[in-house]
Amino acid sequence: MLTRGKLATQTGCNIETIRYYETIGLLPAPARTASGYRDYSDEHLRRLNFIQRARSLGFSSEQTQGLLDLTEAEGNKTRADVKSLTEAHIDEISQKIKDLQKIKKRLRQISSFCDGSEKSASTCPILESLFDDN
Amino acid sequence: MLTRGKLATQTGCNIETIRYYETIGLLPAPARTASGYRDYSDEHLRRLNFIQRARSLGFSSEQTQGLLDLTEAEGNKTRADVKSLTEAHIDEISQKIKDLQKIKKRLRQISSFCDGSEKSASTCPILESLFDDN
DNA sequence: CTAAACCCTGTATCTGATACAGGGTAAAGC
DNA sequence: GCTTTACCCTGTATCAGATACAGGGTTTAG
Repeated sequence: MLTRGKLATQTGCNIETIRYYETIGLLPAPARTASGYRDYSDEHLRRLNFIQRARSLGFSSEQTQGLLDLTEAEGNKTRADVKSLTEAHIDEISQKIKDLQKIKKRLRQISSFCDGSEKSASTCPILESLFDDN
Repeated sequence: MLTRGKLATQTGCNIETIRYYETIGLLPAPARTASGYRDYSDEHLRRLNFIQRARSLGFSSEQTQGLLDLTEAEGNKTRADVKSLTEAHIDEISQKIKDLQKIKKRLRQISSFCDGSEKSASTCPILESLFDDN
């Protein structure tokens, strides 16, 4: 019996957010016990984990739904449709990875510059470069 | 003269959002013309670009502010402080990159499976794996 | 010198997410 | 069994982040 509370604990998701995802259709409505308690399946657990990851990576609910829809591809979509949709997502994700790597690179520079010294950080000249485009 | 509208156009940011970022302190208040128009600097432009990138990568306003603060390190922070803060951010970013790469890998599998065929996508068995953890 | 295009402020609205209130259910401790 | 505590239910309020709109001034193109 996987109740809403247990699902929340296992995924780290806020318990109210689970209900919210159900109302907006992101997480399918689970089975109910005789007394009306929600009873989730392992499928729900996996799906919610994915949703949380996607949201934390900056995908909107709608985009997340789009990614999930790839797994459910209704009969009216051809493989070619799914393929082009998928590749659009791949491009988007590649861009996110690039951006994150840029930021990471800058932060690494900051970190190594600040090595050891106890002097004020305000004298660190590399910090300014965080804004740059490459 | 870099007005709010021009800044919006150049960054792709919604014009109202710019004002919002000013009210929450994420984007510093710019200079004003005699008639009260905002006049932004290149610094604002760079900063807003960074903010947008950070937000699209799933960092909250607060986290984004934290990243920006690294560039402004007030005198009361030692280099050691900045260093540890920076490394925490690096870890977080590394995790985001890993997650994105997982999703990308799955999508690549989907894409290559769906190659060419005009059959219904619903028969694609790989899609299911999108939820898995590795 | 007028009209369109743009800026200002304040406030309302929307989405995504959480919190809370009022009431029923389950289960641990007597 | 019975009570107490922890949990679930629904509906609604709140909050953050962002966006839209209304009413009015400014700039600029014709």
